[in-house]
Amino acid sequence: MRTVEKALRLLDLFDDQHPDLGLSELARLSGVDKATVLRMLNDMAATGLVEQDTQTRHWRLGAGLLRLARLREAAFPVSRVLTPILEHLAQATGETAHASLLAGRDLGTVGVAESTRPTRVSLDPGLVLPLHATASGIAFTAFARPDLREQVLARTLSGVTHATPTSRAALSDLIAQAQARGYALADQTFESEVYGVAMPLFGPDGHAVGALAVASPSSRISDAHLKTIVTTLAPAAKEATLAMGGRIPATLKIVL
Amino acid sequence: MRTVEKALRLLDLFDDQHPDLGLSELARLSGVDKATVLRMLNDMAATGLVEQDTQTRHWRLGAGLLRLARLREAAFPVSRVLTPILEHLAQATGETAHASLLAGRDLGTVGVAESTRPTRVSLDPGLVLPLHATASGIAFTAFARPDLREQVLARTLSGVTHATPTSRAALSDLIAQAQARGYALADQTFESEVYGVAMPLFGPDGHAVGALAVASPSSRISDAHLKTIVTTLAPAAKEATLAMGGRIPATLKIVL
DNA sequence: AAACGGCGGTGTATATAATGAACCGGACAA
DNA sequence: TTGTCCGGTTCATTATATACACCGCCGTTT
Repeated sequence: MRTVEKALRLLDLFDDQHPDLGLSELARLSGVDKATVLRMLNDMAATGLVEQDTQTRHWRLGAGLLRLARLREAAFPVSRVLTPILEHLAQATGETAHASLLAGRDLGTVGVAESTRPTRVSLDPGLVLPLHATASGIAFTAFARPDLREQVLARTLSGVTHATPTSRAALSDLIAQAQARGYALADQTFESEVYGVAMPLFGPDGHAVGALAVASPSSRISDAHLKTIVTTLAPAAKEATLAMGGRIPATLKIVL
Repeated sequence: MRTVEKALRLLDLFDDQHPDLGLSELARLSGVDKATVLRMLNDMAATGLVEQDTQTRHWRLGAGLLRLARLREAAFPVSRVLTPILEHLAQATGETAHASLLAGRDLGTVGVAESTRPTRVSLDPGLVLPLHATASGIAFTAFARPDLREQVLARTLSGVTHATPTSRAALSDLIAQAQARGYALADQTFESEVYGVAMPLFGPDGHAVGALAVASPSSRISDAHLKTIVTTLAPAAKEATLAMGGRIPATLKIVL
Protein backbone atom coordinates (compact mmCIF):
# COMPACT_ATOMS: atom_id res chain seq x y z
CA MET A 1 0.00 0.00 0.00
CA ARG A 2 1.12 3.55 -0.55
CA THR A 3 2.84 5.05 2.46
CA VAL A 4 0.67 8.13 2.65
CA GLU A 5 -2.51 6.10 2.60
CA LYS A 6 -1.10 3.76 5.23
CA ALA A 7 -0.36 6.74 7.45
CA LEU A 8 -3.79 8.24 6.99
CA ARG A 9 -5.43 4.92 7.79
CA LEU A 10 -4.10 5.42 11.29
CA LEU A 11 -6.60 8.25 11.67
CA ASP A 12 -9.44 5.79 11.20
CA LEU A 13 -8.33 3.84 14.26
CA PHE A 14 -9.57 6.66 16.45
CA ASP A 15 -13.25 6.48 17.19
CA ASP A 16 -15.81 7.41 19.79
CA GLN A 17 -14.68 4.62 22.10
CA HIS A 18 -10.97 5.20 21.54
CA PRO A 19 -10.30 8.93 21.40
CA ASP A 20 -6.66 8.43 22.21
CA LEU A 21 -4.27 5.60 21.51
CA GLY A 22 -0.72 4.72 22.48
CA LEU A 23 2.09 4.09 20.03
CA SER A 24 2.18 0.33 20.55
CA GLU A 25 -1.59 0.18 20.40
CA LEU A 26 -1.62 1.94 17.03
CA ALA A 27 1.11 -0.36 15.74
CA ARG A 28 -0.83 -3.42 16.86
CA LEU A 29 -4.15 -2.23 15.43
CA SER A 30 -2.66 -1.21 12.10
CA GLY A 31 -0.28 -4.14 11.78
CA VAL A 32 2.58 -1.76 11.03
CA ASP A 33 5.88 -1.65 12.83
CA LYS A 34 6.16 0.66 15.82
CA ALA A 35 9.05 2.62 14.35
CA THR A 36 7.10 3.22 11.15
CA VAL A 37 3.98 4.23 12.99
CA LEU A 38 5.94 6.69 15.09
CA ARG A 39 7.43 8.33 12.02
CA MET A 40 4.00 8.59 10.46
CA LEU A 41 2.53 10.08 13.62
CA ASN A 42 5.30 12.65 13.83
CA ASP A 43 4.74 13.57 10.20
CA MET A 44 1.03 13.98 10.81
CA ALA A 45 1.66 15.93 13.99
CA ALA A 46 3.76 18.37 11.98
CA THR A 47 0.61 19.49 10.22
CA GLY A 48 -1.70 19.15 13.21
CA LEU A 49 -3.64 16.11 12.04
CA VAL A 50 -2.74 14.36 15.27
CA GLU A 51 -1.25 15.56 18.52
CA GLN A 52 0.37 13.91 21.47
CA ASP A 53 -0.74 14.23 25.06
CA THR A 54 2.30 15.53 26.91
CA GLN A 55 1.48 13.50 30.01
CA THR A 56 0.22 10.13 28.79
CA ARG A 57 2.23 10.27 25.55
CA HIS A 58 -0.89 8.96 23.85
CA TRP A 59 -2.01 10.28 20.50
CA ARG A 60 -5.28 11.86 19.50
CA LEU A 61 -6.80 13.65 16.54
CA GLY A 62 -5.22 17.09 16.22
CA ALA A 63 -6.45 20.66 16.23
CA GLY A 64 -5.37 21.06 12.62
CA LEU A 65 -8.46 19.07 11.67
CA LEU A 66 -10.66 21.75 13.19
CA ARG A 67 -8.95 24.40 11.13
CA LEU A 68 -9.17 22.43 7.89
CA ALA A 69 -12.78 21.49 8.50
CA ARG A 70 -13.62 25.16 9.12
CA LEU A 71 -11.83 26.07 5.92
CA ARG A 72 -13.84 23.54 3.97
CA GLU A 73 -17.06 24.73 5.56
CA ALA A 74 -16.24 28.29 4.55
CA ALA A 75 -16.02 27.26 0.89
CA PHE A 76 -18.64 24.50 0.89
CA PRO A 77 -20.96 25.09 3.82
CA VAL A 78 -22.33 21.62 4.33
CA SER A 79 -22.82 21.18 8.05
CA ARG A 80 -24.35 24.60 8.38
CA VAL A 81 -26.85 23.91 5.62
CA LEU A 82 -27.69 20.43 6.83
CA THR A 83 -28.16 21.16 10.53
CA PRO A 84 -31.56 22.92 10.33
CA ILE A 85 -32.78 20.36 7.83
CA LEU A 86 -31.77 17.52 10.12
CA GLU A 87 -33.41 19.16 13.10
CA HIS A 88 -36.66 19.64 11.28
CA LEU A 89 -36.51 16.07 10.06
CA ALA A 90 -35.96 14.73 13.56
CA GLN A 91 -38.73 16.84 14.96
CA ALA A 92 -41.23 15.97 12.23
CA THR A 93 -40.59 12.23 12.26
CA GLY A 94 -39.78 11.84 15.92
CA GLU A 95 -36.76 9.79 14.90
CA THR A 96 -33.03 10.37 14.70
CA ALA A 97 -31.93 11.93 11.41
CA HIS A 98 -28.42 11.96 10.01
CA ALA A 99 -26.54 13.07 6.94
CA SER A 100 -23.41 11.58 5.48
CA LEU A 101 -21.04 12.32 2.62
CA LEU A 102 -18.67 10.15 0.67
CA ALA A 103 -15.28 10.26 2.37
CA GLY A 104 -12.86 7.87 0.74
CA ARG A 105 -14.39 4.43 0.36
CA ASP A 106 -17.33 4.92 2.71
CA LEU A 107 -19.81 7.47 3.91
CA GLY A 108 -18.74 9.67 6.81
CA THR A 109 -21.38 11.06 9.13
CA VAL A 110 -21.30 14.84 8.97
CA GLY A 111 -24.46 15.72 10.88
CA VAL A 112 -26.90 14.18 13.34
CA ALA A 113 -30.12 15.36 14.97
CA GLU A 114 -31.34 12.94 17.61
CA SER A 115 -34.92 12.05 18.27
CA THR A 116 -36.22 13.20 21.64
CA ARG A 117 -38.20 10.04 22.27
CA PRO A 118 -37.16 7.84 25.15
CA THR A 119 -36.35 4.96 22.79
CA ARG A 120 -34.37 6.25 19.87
CA VAL A 121 -31.45 5.45 17.65
CA SER A 122 -28.20 7.00 18.77
CA LEU A 123 -25.22 7.35 16.45
CA ASP A 124 -21.60 7.53 17.50
CA PRO A 125 -20.03 10.80 16.37
CA GLY A 126 -17.94 10.40 13.28
CA LEU A 127 -19.41 7.00 12.53
CA VAL A 128 -18.41 5.45 9.22
CA LEU A 129 -21.27 3.95 7.23
CA PRO A 130 -20.31 1.07 4.91
CA LEU A 131 -21.83 1.52 1.47
CA HIS A 132 -23.32 -1.97 1.28
CA ALA A 133 -24.62 -2.35 4.82
CA THR A 134 -26.65 0.77 5.50
CA ALA A 135 -29.71 2.46 4.05
CA SER A 136 -27.59 5.55 3.45
CA GLY A 137 -24.96 3.51 1.65
CA ILE A 138 -27.49 1.79 -0.59
CA ALA A 139 -29.26 5.04 -1.40
CA PHE A 140 -25.94 6.64 -2.22
CA THR A 141 -24.62 3.76 -4.28
CA ALA A 142 -27.86 3.42 -6.23
CA PHE A 143 -27.46 6.97 -7.53
CA ALA A 144 -23.68 7.29 -7.55
CA ARG A 145 -21.52 7.50 -10.65
CA PRO A 146 -21.87 4.15 -12.47
CA ASP A 147 -18.15 3.37 -12.28
CA LEU A 148 -18.20 3.94 -8.54
CA ARG A 149 -21.27 1.72 -8.20
CA GLU A 150 -19.48 -1.02 -10.09
CA GLN A 151 -16.49 -0.72 -7.75
CA VAL A 152 -18.75 -1.18 -4.75
CA LEU A 153 -20.42 -4.23 -6.28
CA ALA A 154 -17.00 -5.70 -7.00
CA ARG A 155 -15.91 -5.45 -3.37
CA THR A 156 -15.94 -8.34 -0.97
CA LEU A 157 -18.89 -7.49 1.23
CA SER A 158 -18.43 -8.07 4.93
CA GLY A 159 -21.44 -9.21 6.91
CA VAL A 160 -22.24 -6.94 9.84
CA THR A 161 -25.53 -8.42 11.02
CA HIS A 162 -27.58 -11.41 9.89
CA ALA A 163 -29.44 -9.13 7.47
CA THR A 164 -26.41 -7.56 5.78
CA PRO A 165 -26.25 -8.35 2.06
CA THR A 166 -23.00 -10.21 1.41
CA SER A 167 -23.44 -11.41 -2.15
CA ARG A 168 -23.17 -9.26 -5.23
CA ALA A 169 -26.64 -10.39 -6.28
CA ALA A 170 -28.24 -9.44 -2.97
CA LEU A 171 -26.64 -6.01 -3.00
CA SER A 172 -27.55 -5.53 -6.64
CA ASP A 173 -31.17 -6.26 -5.78
CA LEU A 174 -31.23 -3.71 -3.00
CA ILE A 175 -29.67 -1.12 -5.28
CA ALA A 176 -32.23 -1.82 -8.00
CA GLN A 177 -35.04 -1.44 -5.48
CA ALA A 178 -33.58 1.86 -4.29
CA GLN A 179 -33.27 3.10 -7.87
CA ALA A 180 -36.89 2.20 -8.53
CA ARG A 181 -38.24 3.74 -5.33
CA GLY A 182 -35.95 6.73 -5.09
CA TYR A 183 -34.89 5.78 -1.59
CA ALA A 184 -33.45 2.85 0.33
CA LEU A 185 -34.82 0.83 3.21
CA ALA A 186 -32.61 -1.24 5.45
CA ASP A 187 -33.93 -3.34 8.29
CA GLN A 188 -31.13 -4.23 10.71
CA THR A 189 -28.47 -4.53 8.04
CA PHE A 190 -25.91 -2.61 10.08
CA GLU A 191 -27.15 -2.37 13.64
CA SER A 192 -29.70 -4.76 15.09
CA GLU A 193 -33.05 -3.24 15.99
CA VAL A 194 -32.41 -0.28 13.70
CA TYR A 195 -34.49 0.43 10.62
CA GLY A 196 -33.05 2.95 8.20
CA VAL A 197 -34.68 5.02 5.49
CA ALA A 198 -32.32 7.00 3.27
CA MET A 199 -32.41 9.23 0.23
CA PRO A 200 -29.45 10.30 -1.87
CA LEU A 201 -27.97 13.79 -1.84
CA PHE A 202 -26.85 14.88 -5.27
CA GLY A 203 -23.86 16.89 -6.46
CA PRO A 204 -23.78 19.40 -9.32
CA ASP A 205 -23.28 16.61 -11.85
CA GLY A 206 -26.48 14.85 -10.81
CA HIS A 207 -24.74 11.94 -9.15
CA ALA A 208 -25.00 11.10 -5.48
CA VAL A 209 -22.46 12.67 -3.11
CA GLY A 210 -24.02 11.46 0.14
CA ALA A 211 -27.27 10.56 1.82
CA LEU A 212 -29.88 11.89 4.17
CA ALA A 213 -31.40 9.29 6.46
CA VAL A 214 -33.84 8.66 9.24
CA ALA A 215 -33.09 5.84 11.65
CA SER A 216 -35.87 4.34 13.74
CA PRO A 217 -36.04 1.47 16.21
CA SER A 218 -37.30 -1.48 14.12
CA SER A 219 -40.06 -2.07 16.64
CA ARG A 220 -41.63 1.30 15.89
CA ILE A 221 -41.82 0.73 12.14
CA SER A 222 -45.32 0.37 10.69
CA ASP A 223 -46.71 1.19 7.26
CA ALA A 224 -48.06 4.47 8.56
CA HIS A 225 -44.83 5.43 10.31
CA LEU A 226 -42.80 4.51 7.25
CA LYS A 227 -45.04 6.61 5.08
CA THR A 228 -44.60 9.59 7.41
CA ILE A 229 -40.84 9.20 7.29
CA VAL A 230 -40.67 8.92 3.51
CA THR A 231 -42.97 11.86 2.87
CA THR A 232 -40.99 14.00 5.32
CA LEU A 233 -37.64 12.86 4.04
CA ALA A 234 -38.35 13.53 0.36
CA PRO A 235 -38.63 17.33 0.50
CA ALA A 236 -35.83 17.47 3.07
CA ALA A 237 -33.45 15.61 0.76
CA LYS A 238 -34.44 17.82 -2.13
CA GLU A 239 -33.84 20.94 -0.08
CA ALA A 240 -30.49 19.66 1.15
CA THR A 241 -29.33 18.84 -2.37
CA LEU A 242 -30.30 22.25 -3.67
CA ALA A 243 -28.82 24.09 -0.70
CA MET A 244 -25.51 22.34 -1.29
CA GLY A 245 -25.53 23.37 -4.92
CA GLY A 246 -26.49 19.96 -6.24
CA ARG A 247 -28.77 19.04 -9.11
CA ILE A 248 -31.55 16.49 -8.79
CA PRO A 249 -31.64 14.22 -11.88
CA ALA A 250 -34.83 14.59 -13.88
CA THR A 251 -35.36 10.84 -13.84
CA LEU A 252 -35.66 10.66 -10.05
CA LYS A 253 -39.06 9.52 -8.82
CA ILE A 254 -40.13 8.94 -5.24
CA VAL A 255 -42.45 5.91 -5.02
CA LEU A 256 -44.27 5.49 -1.76
CA MET B 1 11.39 15.75 3.66
CA ARG B 2 9.29 12.79 4.68
CA THR B 3 6.75 11.77 2.07
CA VAL B 4 3.78 11.86 4.39
CA GLU B 5 4.58 15.35 5.58
CA LYS B 6 5.12 16.50 2.01
CA ALA B 7 1.71 15.15 1.10
CA LEU B 8 0.01 16.80 4.04
CA ARG B 9 1.65 20.12 3.24
CA LEU B 10 -0.50 20.11 0.13
CA LEU B 11 -3.49 20.64 2.40
CA ASP B 12 -2.05 23.94 3.56
CA LEU B 13 -2.13 25.27 0.00
CA PHE B 14 -5.89 25.52 0.22
CA ASP B 15 -7.12 28.68 1.84
CA ASP B 16 -10.00 31.08 1.86
CA GLN B 17 -8.98 32.57 -1.48
CA HIS B 18 -8.18 29.22 -3.10
CA PRO B 19 -10.79 26.67 -2.04
CA ASP B 20 -9.98 24.45 -4.99
CA LEU B 21 -6.80 23.91 -6.94
CA GLY B 22 -5.83 22.05 -10.09
CA LEU B 23 -3.16 19.36 -10.27
CA SER B 24 -0.60 21.50 -12.07
CA GLU B 25 -1.33 24.37 -9.75
CA LEU B 26 -0.67 22.21 -6.69
CA ALA B 27 2.52 20.90 -8.25
CA ARG B 28 3.72 24.41 -8.98
CA LEU B 29 2.85 25.78 -5.55
CA SER B 30 4.41 22.87 -3.71
CA GLY B 31 7.42 22.52 -5.96
CA VAL B 32 6.78 18.80 -6.29
CA ASP B 33 6.42 16.90 -9.55
CA LYS B 34 2.94 16.52 -10.99
CA ALA B 35 3.06 12.75 -10.95
CA THR B 36 4.04 12.73 -7.30
CA VAL B 37 1.37 15.25 -6.36
CA LEU B 38 -1.26 13.22 -8.13
CA ARG B 39 -0.30 10.08 -6.26
CA MET B 40 -0.43 11.96 -2.99
CA LEU B 41 -3.82 13.44 -3.80
CA ASN B 42 -5.21 10.05 -4.69
CA ASP B 43 -3.88 8.64 -1.43
CA MET B 44 -5.47 11.46 0.52
CA ALA B 45 -8.71 11.10 -1.40
CA ALA B 46 -8.84 7.44 -0.34
CA THR B 47 -9.40 8.60 3.21
CA GLY B 48 -11.51 11.62 2.36
CA LEU B 49 -8.97 14.31 3.24
CA VAL B 50 -9.36 15.75 -0.23
CA GLU B 51 -11.86 15.17 -3.01
CA GLN B 52 -11.98 15.92 -6.69
CA ASP B 53 -14.66 17.89 -8.45
CA THR B 54 -16.00 15.55 -11.12
CA GLN B 55 -16.50 18.39 -13.56
CA THR B 56 -13.53 20.72 -13.18
CA ARG B 57 -11.18 17.93 -12.01
CA HIS B 58 -9.94 20.38 -9.42
CA TRP B 59 -9.21 19.29 -5.88
CA ARG B 60 -10.62 20.57 -2.64
CA LEU B 61 -10.59 19.68 1.03
CA GLY B 62 -12.62 16.51 1.58
CA ALA B 63 -15.65 15.54 3.62
CA GLY B 64 -13.52 13.17 5.68
CA LEU B 65 -12.20 16.25 7.47
CA LEU B 66 -15.69 17.03 8.70
CA ARG B 67 -16.04 13.55 10.11
CA LEU B 68 -12.64 13.59 11.82
CA ALA B 69 -13.21 17.07 13.21
CA ARG B 70 -16.56 15.96 14.61
CA LEU B 71 -14.89 12.95 16.15
CA ARG B 72 -12.31 15.13 17.82
CA GLU B 73 -14.97 17.51 19.03
CA ALA B 74 -16.86 14.62 20.58
CA ALA B 75 -13.84 13.64 22.67
CA PHE B 76 -12.41 17.13 23.24
CA PRO B 77 -15.19 19.66 22.77
CA VAL B 78 -13.19 22.73 21.98
CA SER B 79 -15.23 24.69 19.45
CA ARG B 80 -18.40 24.12 21.40
CA VAL B 81 -16.82 25.38 24.62
CA LEU B 82 -15.13 28.35 22.99
CA THR B 83 -18.03 29.66 20.90
CA PRO B 84 -20.08 31.21 23.73
CA ILE B 85 -16.94 32.61 25.32
CA LEU B 86 -15.92 34.21 22.05
CA GLU B 87 -19.36 35.66 21.51
CA HIS B 88 -19.44 37.19 24.93
CA LEU B 89 -15.97 38.56 24.41
CA ALA B 90 -16.91 40.15 21.10
CA GLN B 91 -20.06 41.63 22.54
CA ALA B 92 -18.38 42.99 25.68
CA THR B 93 -15.39 44.53 23.91
CA GLY B 94 -17.08 45.46 20.66
CA GLU B 95 -14.15 43.90 18.84
CA THR B 96 -13.54 40.68 16.93
CA ALA B 97 -12.48 37.80 19.18
CA HIS B 98 -10.78 34.62 18.09
CA ALA B 99 -9.32 31.47 19.54
CA SER B 100 -6.52 29.35 18.16
CA LEU B 101 -4.77 26.11 19.04
CA LEU B 102 -1.37 24.76 18.22
CA ALA B 103 -1.62 22.75 15.02
CA GLY B 104 1.78 21.61 13.83
CA ARG B 105 4.26 24.49 13.79
CA ASP B 106 1.74 27.31 14.06
CA LEU B 107 -1.54 28.25 15.63
CA GLY B 108 -4.69 27.32 13.73
CA THR B 109 -7.81 29.42 14.16
CA VAL B 110 -10.58 27.28 15.62
CA GLY B 111 -13.16 29.90 16.47
CA VAL B 112 -14.08 33.48 15.63
CA ALA B 113 -16.76 35.89 16.83
CA GLU B 114 -16.80 39.07 14.81
CA SER B 115 -17.42 42.52 16.15
CA THR B 116 -20.64 44.12 14.96
CA ARG B 117 -19.13 47.58 14.55
CA PRO B 118 -18.91 49.01 11.06
CA THR B 119 -15.11 49.08 11.22
CA ARG B 120 -13.86 45.81 12.55
CA VAL B 121 -11.18 43.22 12.11
CA SER B 122 -12.22 40.31 9.92
CA LEU B 123 -10.34 37.03 9.91
CA ASP B 124 -10.19 34.57 7.05
CA PRO B 125 -11.60 31.21 8.08
CA GLY B 126 -8.93 28.68 8.88
CA LEU B 127 -6.27 31.35 9.08
CA VAL B 128 -2.84 30.22 10.26
CA LEU B 129 -1.23 32.47 12.85
CA PRO B 130 2.59 32.44 12.89
CA LEU B 131 3.94 32.10 16.40
CA HIS B 132 6.32 35.04 16.18
CA ALA B 133 4.17 37.53 14.30
CA THR B 134 0.87 37.64 16.15
CA ALA B 135 -0.31 38.53 19.65
CA SER B 136 -1.77 35.01 19.92
CA GLY B 137 1.52 33.47 18.87
CA ILE B 138 3.55 35.52 21.37
CA ALA B 139 1.10 34.80 24.20
CA PHE B 140 1.21 31.11 23.35
CA THR B 141 4.98 30.92 22.98
CA ALA B 142 5.57 32.83 26.20
CA PHE B 143 3.76 30.16 28.18
CA ALA B 144 4.48 27.11 26.04
CA ARG B 145 6.72 24.23 27.03
CA PRO B 146 10.27 25.63 27.33
CA ASP B 147 11.68 23.30 24.67
CA LEU B 148 9.00 24.39 22.22
CA ARG B 149 9.72 28.03 23.03
CA GLU B 150 13.39 27.45 22.33
CA GLN B 151 12.50 25.89 18.96
CA VAL B 152 10.49 28.95 18.02
CA LEU B 153 13.30 31.29 18.99
CA ALA B 154 15.70 29.22 16.91
CA ARG B 155 13.61 29.57 13.77
CA THR B 156 14.35 32.04 11.03
CA LEU B 157 11.66 34.64 11.55
CA SER B 158 10.01 35.96 8.43
CA GLY B 159 8.92 39.57 8.44
CA VAL B 160 5.25 40.03 7.63
CA THR B 161 4.84 43.76 8.22
CA HIS B 162 7.28 46.50 9.19
CA ALA B 163 6.52 45.80 12.86
CA THR B 164 7.11 42.03 12.80
CA PRO B 165 9.97 40.99 15.07
CA THR B 166 12.56 39.26 12.90
CA SER B 167 15.52 38.95 15.27
CA ARG B 168 15.78 36.47 18.08
CA ALA B 169 16.41 39.33 20.49
CA ALA B 170 13.30 41.24 19.45
CA LEU B 171 11.13 38.17 19.75
CA SER B 172 12.70 37.26 23.05
CA ASP B 173 11.85 40.72 24.38
CA LEU B 174 8.22 40.42 23.34
CA ILE B 175 8.02 37.02 24.97
CA ALA B 176 9.53 38.33 28.20
CA GLN B 177 7.01 41.17 28.22
CA ALA B 178 4.17 38.75 27.70
CA GLN B 179 5.44 36.52 30.50
CA ALA B 180 5.62 39.51 32.84
CA ARG B 181 2.19 40.89 31.93
CA GLY B 182 0.35 37.62 31.46
CA TYR B 183 -0.75 38.61 27.99
CA ALA B 184 0.68 39.80 24.69
CA LEU B 185 0.15 42.98 22.74
CA ALA B 186 0.93 43.23 19.05
CA ASP B 187 0.50 46.42 17.06
CA GLN B 188 0.43 45.65 13.34
CA THR B 189 2.93 42.81 13.53
CA PHE B 190 0.88 40.58 11.24
CA GLU B 191 -1.73 42.72 9.54
CA SER B 192 -1.41 46.44 9.17
CA GLU B 193 -3.97 48.51 11.09
CA VAL B 194 -4.70 45.59 13.42
CA TYR B 195 -3.91 45.67 17.11
CA GLY B 196 -4.01 42.31 18.88
CA VAL B 197 -4.38 41.45 22.55
CA ALA B 198 -3.94 37.79 23.43
CA MET B 199 -3.85 35.55 26.46
CA PRO B 200 -2.66 31.95 26.57
CA LEU B 201 -4.96 28.96 26.93
CA PHE B 202 -3.45 26.26 29.10
CA GLY B 203 -3.51 22.48 28.88
CA PRO B 204 -3.68 20.02 31.77
CA ASP B 205 0.10 20.23 32.25
CA GLY B 206 0.00 23.98 32.82
CA HIS B 207 1.65 24.83 29.52
CA ALA B 208 0.01 26.81 26.75
CA VAL B 209 -1.97 24.92 24.11
CA GLY B 210 -3.37 27.93 22.27
CA ALA B 211 -4.51 31.51 22.72
CA LEU B 212 -7.59 33.63 23.10
CA ALA B 213 -7.37 37.00 21.44
CA VAL B 214 -9.17 40.23 20.69
CA ALA B 215 -8.29 42.06 17.49
CA SER B 216 -9.09 45.73 17.13
CA PRO B 217 -8.43 48.32 14.46
CA SER B 218 -5.26 50.09 15.61
CA SER B 219 -7.01 53.43 15.27
CA ARG B 220 -9.51 52.53 17.98
CA ILE B 221 -6.87 51.60 20.55
CA SER B 222 -6.61 53.90 23.57
CA ASP B 223 -5.53 53.29 27.14
CA ALA B 224 -9.15 53.01 28.21
CA HIS B 225 -10.13 50.67 25.36
CA LEU B 226 -7.07 48.53 25.98
CA LYS B 227 -7.94 48.31 29.66
CA THR B 228 -11.48 47.21 28.81
CA ILE B 229 -10.17 44.53 26.48
CA VAL B 230 -7.66 43.17 28.98
CA THR B 231 -10.08 43.10 31.88
CA THR B 232 -12.68 41.33 29.74
CA LEU B 233 -10.19 38.94 28.19
CA ALA B 234 -8.67 37.78 31.48
CA PRO B 235 -11.73 36.01 32.94
CA ALA B 236 -12.67 34.74 29.48
CA ALA B 237 -9.27 33.09 29.02
CA LYS B 238 -9.47 31.60 32.49
CA GLU B 239 -12.92 30.20 31.79
CA ALA B 240 -11.83 28.80 28.44
CA THR B 241 -8.81 27.07 29.94
CA LEU B 242 -10.85 25.49 32.70
CA ALA B 243 -13.68 24.47 30.37
CA MET B 244 -11.16 22.69 28.17
CA GLY B 245 -9.76 20.81 31.14
CA GLY B 246 -6.63 22.89 31.42
CA ARG B 247 -4.78 24.08 34.49
CA ILE B 248 -3.73 27.68 35.01
CA PRO B 249 -0.19 27.85 36.43
CA ALA B 250 -0.07 29.34 39.94
CA THR B 251 2.61 31.77 38.84
CA LEU B 252 0.42 33.49 36.24
CA LYS B 253 -0.30 37.13 37.00
CA ILE B 254 -2.27 39.57 34.91
CA VAL B 255 -0.68 43.03 35.02
CA LEU B 256 -2.78 45.83 33.64
C1' DA C 1 15.47 -6.57 45.44
C1' DA C 2 15.38 -8.77 41.35
C1' DA C 3 13.17 -10.18 37.34
C1' DC C 4 9.78 -9.31 34.11
C1' DG C 5 6.91 -7.28 30.58
C1' DG C 6 5.15 -3.50 28.51
C1' DC C 7 5.84 1.07 27.26
C1' DG C 8 7.75 5.08 24.03
C1' DG C 9 11.47 5.80 21.35
C1' DT C 10 16.11 5.14 18.47
C1' DG C 11 19.69 3.43 15.06
C1' DT C 12 20.72 1.18 10.77
C1' DA C 13 21.19 -2.19 6.90
C1' DT C 14 18.08 -3.63 3.58
C1' DA C 15 14.55 -3.50 0.22
C1' DT C 16 10.64 -1.34 -1.20
C1' DA C 17 8.17 2.42 -2.59
C1' DA C 18 8.66 7.33 -4.07
C1' DT C 19 10.33 9.97 -7.72
C1' DG C 20 10.52 12.89 -12.11
C1' DA C 21 11.47 13.10 -16.97
C1' DA C 22 9.28 11.96 -20.96
C1' DC C 23 5.10 11.14 -22.93
C1' DC C 24 -0.15 10.91 -24.12
C1' DG C 25 -4.61 12.71 -25.62
C1' DG C 26 -7.69 16.45 -25.11
C1' DA C 27 -9.21 21.36 -24.89
C1' DC C 28 -8.57 25.80 -26.22
C1' DA C 29 -6.26 29.99 -28.68
C1' DA C 30 -3.86 32.09 -32.12
C1' DT D 1 -2.39 24.10 -38.51
C1' DT D 2 0.52 25.01 -34.65
C1' DG D 3 1.30 25.85 -29.93
C1' DT D 4 0.26 25.66 -25.10
C1' DC D 5 -1.52 24.15 -21.06
C1' DC D 6 -4.27 20.83 -18.88
C1' DG D 7 -4.91 16.12 -16.22
C1' DG D 8 -3.03 11.89 -16.21
C1' DT D 9 0.32 7.69 -17.19
C1' DT D 10 4.62 5.11 -17.62
C1' DC D 11 8.95 3.30 -15.96
C1' DA D 12 13.99 3.17 -14.86
C1' DT D 13 16.50 5.14 -11.11
C1' DT D 14 17.27 6.07 -6.52
C1' DA D 15 15.97 8.05 -2.52
C1' DT D 16 13.12 6.80 1.16
C1' DA D 17 10.37 3.81 4.08
C1' DT D 18 10.82 -0.22 6.59
C1' DA D 19 11.52 -3.67 10.40
C1' DC D 20 14.70 -5.75 13.32
C1' DA D 21 17.26 -5.27 17.35
C1' DC D 22 18.00 -2.43 20.98
C1' DC D 23 17.67 1.34 24.66
C1' DG D 24 16.03 3.24 29.09
C1' DC D 25 11.98 3.72 31.85
C1' DC D 26 8.21 2.37 34.71
C1' DG D 27 4.95 -0.50 37.35
C1' DT D 28 3.97 -5.31 38.76
C1' DT D 29 5.12 -9.66 40.16
C1' DT D 30 8.09 -12.88 42.24
